[in-house]
Amino acid sequence: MPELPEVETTRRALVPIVQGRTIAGAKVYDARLRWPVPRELADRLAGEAVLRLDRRARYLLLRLESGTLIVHFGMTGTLRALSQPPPRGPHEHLDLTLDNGVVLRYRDPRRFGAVLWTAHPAEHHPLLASLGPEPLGPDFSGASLHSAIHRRRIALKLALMDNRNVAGVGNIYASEALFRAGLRPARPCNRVSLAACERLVGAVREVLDEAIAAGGSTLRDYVDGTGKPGYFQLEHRVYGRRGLPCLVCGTPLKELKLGGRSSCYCPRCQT
DNA sequence: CTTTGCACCTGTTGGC
DNA sequence: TGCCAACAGGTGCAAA
Repeated sequence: MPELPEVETTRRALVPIVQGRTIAGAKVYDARLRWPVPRELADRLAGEAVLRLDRRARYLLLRLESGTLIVHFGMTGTLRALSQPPPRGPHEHLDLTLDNGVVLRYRDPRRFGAVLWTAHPAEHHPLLASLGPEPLGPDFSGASLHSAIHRRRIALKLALMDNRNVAGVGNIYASEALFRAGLRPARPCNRVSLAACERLVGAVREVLDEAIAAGGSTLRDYVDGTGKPGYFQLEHRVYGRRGLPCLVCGTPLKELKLGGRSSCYCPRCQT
């Protein structure tokens, strides 16, 4: 499901539900995610008050009194709040029950996601420690991006999707931002000017803001914390549109593979 | 250090 | 219509 807008949409939907609540219990039905879900998780969480629900890159951070529950959705994960929880369905691996009976249910068919526990500063966890700036935060700028990539030879799109350069931009939004900035996905980083980086940073921010406002992109199974789908897939200009006419100039969109991921672009608008 | 490609896993799709 | 290789929102890691 998730790039940054989908995780953020989930977070916003869940904040009013978990805020001020205490975790009554946890039940792990299948610990086989990307890394095994800690066996002692249920004991750890019971009785813990939820202090905050944050997001860093594509990680959801449930801040509790004695530590942080780190949740990642991989490709197909969702976390939904259920006030009348039905019997567990396929691929539903974990339940967190709040003190008012609401159940947060984690579902992940492909099991690329993760649910991990860490004692206090979650930012020091190995998975979070080397993340680059938040794309919607003040540390991401044309200058920061340019200095991070300008000596590299890899394709610009791969650099955009590298969480060390900017955190949380995946295949959809990298493709969309490159189109809006008029830059080809395969352009070598060392041929991207500071001015182009500034345009690209603006495009990344714009497309992420619009996607969050639209509730994220629902391609197959993404829903937010209350079960609602997103609608930003209707606004995609290049992602998944191979062969279709460019919405700006009408030229058929091309596709290439970068790092094993499909990348659609307009051969006329993007240079 | 940089870059490339694989691995993890299940469900869906496109092309024959 | 049916089958199956290819592909799908991510990312850590090994190898070159």
